Amino acid sequence: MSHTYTIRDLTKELNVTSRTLRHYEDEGLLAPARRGLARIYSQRDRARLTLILRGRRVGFSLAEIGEILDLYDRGDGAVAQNQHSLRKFKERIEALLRQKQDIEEAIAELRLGVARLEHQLAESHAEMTPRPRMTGYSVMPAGE
Amino acid sequence: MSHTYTIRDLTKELNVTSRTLRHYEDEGLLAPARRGLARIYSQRDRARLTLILRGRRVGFSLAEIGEILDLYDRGDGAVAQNQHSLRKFKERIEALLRQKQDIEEAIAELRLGVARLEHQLAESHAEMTPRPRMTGYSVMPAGE
DNA sequence: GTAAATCTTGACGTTGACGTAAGCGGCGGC
DNA sequence: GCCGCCGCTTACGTCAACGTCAAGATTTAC
Repeated sequence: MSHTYTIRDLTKELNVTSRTLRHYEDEGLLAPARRGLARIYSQRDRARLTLILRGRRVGFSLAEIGEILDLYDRGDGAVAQNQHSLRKFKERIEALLRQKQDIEEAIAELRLGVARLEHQLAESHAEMTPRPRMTGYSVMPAGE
Repeated sequence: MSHTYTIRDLTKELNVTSRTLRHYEDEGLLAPARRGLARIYSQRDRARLTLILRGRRVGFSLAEIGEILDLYDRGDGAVAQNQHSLRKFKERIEALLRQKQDIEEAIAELRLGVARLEHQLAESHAEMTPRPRMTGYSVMPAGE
């Protein structure tokens, strides 16, 4: 059974360049089989790749992603080693929760900008009624 | 009134280097006043800086952050210009929502890793009872 | 009033994550 | 049998976001 993929399959499906895949291989994040020289990616390789790409999207460096992948791979180490891994995992989770908080705040801030702009557009649309303009509608603490 | 800050004040409070602040100035993201040669940061500068740093934490490039700051600054442009800004804002929000989704998925994935490790640790702690080991507990689709 | 600390402006260096170009190997189609 | 397309390796290039001197101006401490 066990479906495999060529390098081109993955680049098309996951929207990355072949150079990127080779780079991940150079960095030890992937290790596809070979048929002659050509790379053959397994289901597992593909799964790792999706993890890598998501890791990248959430801001991890390739080195950090490599560490995390190692943590998954090596669940059979000594107890001390696993406790270390556990701590690492939890640190990562904490960092991501903080980052999620940052994102929520950034979204709130941007929505303020949207509200402000929509307000101004509505106002300039009612151009027939020159009432006092609502200006100085700034998100910044009133400067200086 | 209007409190101001020296460059050192801000570096200490926000945990960045002075080089970073000068770099942001070079890139047009900040424009502090001067007293002689020394930079004097206003409340507004500080507010912009916190926005920059949060933008950075959520993965925006300095160029993108610059654009966003411009969007805030220039709410007084022509209607067409503002509609463009509005679209930009909304695009940013969409991107952040996707990113938040990514983060939530990454957190879920990492928690799987944690659960797996805790399971193994509990098992290895019960070392007096050599029952069949729960192995092959992988997050990856069973490879090859 | 002088030394030490802090500020300034260049300007080159570094790191991470690839891009890109050069040159060779294999193979399916006609 | 050769053309064009992938794929491979090697290796230098690039871009963003600062780091890191160097060399001088100025402010602060005593």
